[in-house]
Amino acid sequence: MIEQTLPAAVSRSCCPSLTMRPLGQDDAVEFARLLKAVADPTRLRLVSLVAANVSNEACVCDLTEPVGLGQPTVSHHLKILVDAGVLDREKRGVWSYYSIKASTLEKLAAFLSPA
Amino acid sequence: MIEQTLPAAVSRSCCPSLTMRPLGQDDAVEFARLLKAVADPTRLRLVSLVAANVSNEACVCDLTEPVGLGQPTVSHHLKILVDAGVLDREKRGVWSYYSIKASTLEKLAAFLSPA
DNA sequence: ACCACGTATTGACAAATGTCAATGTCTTGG
DNA sequence: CCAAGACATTGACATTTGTCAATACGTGGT
Repeated sequence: MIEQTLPAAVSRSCCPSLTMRPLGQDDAVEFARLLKAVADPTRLRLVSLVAANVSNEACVCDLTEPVGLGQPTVSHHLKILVDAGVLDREKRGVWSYYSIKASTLEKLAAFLSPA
Repeated sequence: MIEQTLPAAVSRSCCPSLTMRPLGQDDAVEFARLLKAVADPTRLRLVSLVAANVSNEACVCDLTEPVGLGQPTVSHHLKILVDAGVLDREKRGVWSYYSIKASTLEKLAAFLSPA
């Protein structure tokens, strides 16, 4: 049986779009989680600060002062961003270096783009 | 005095980008509000349902059943989307017709796009 | 004028969220 | 091995958020 129908979830999950395709419940939940991770002024500034740094990475100590929040709070926000796939974390020695995960932002931008 | 320097706020607010430019506090707050409006599974599905309808508009009565929530709750979500500029509302008779405001989604997608 | 119906608003409440203080974990230097 | 430093985790608390029930508002038909 070579002609096998694909599971419905596969075709539904293919390049989901907010306005160009009917959005399934699963995709809605997934993208809502991703959007929630970015839907905070502090986290937006953290992402921007990471992107603005030379070599496109930053440690927590670089970020605490610019956003004016305590270290635990900044770590908490960074964890949310890493869990959502917006940032990558790499531990080198004592420091944790955070960098932008461009593919996730691309996915998000493509999802929202109405064109 | 023809050569007039533009207010700093103007140049900072020009085509803000999450990863390509340092993000000011005001832009961070503004985009966080916009993202919050979309960062909910129900509201994502509402936007998708509106976009999927013929003539690209829908009234509340079209939306309550698909999302499985009460009419006041759906109205509440739609208000949030309208306030954020994601949807437009047009009252015709007894019905309120909601439609996609593409320019806002474009702005969001451009803001998030890392390219 | 009244009634029916579609929508919006209000009030209430449980759940989630953002922040901090305190503490825990792990790596490096001496 | 110990101390210091960088980061993560936990617990607590006020604020915000998503939902519903009840009610108010506005329009069209009879």
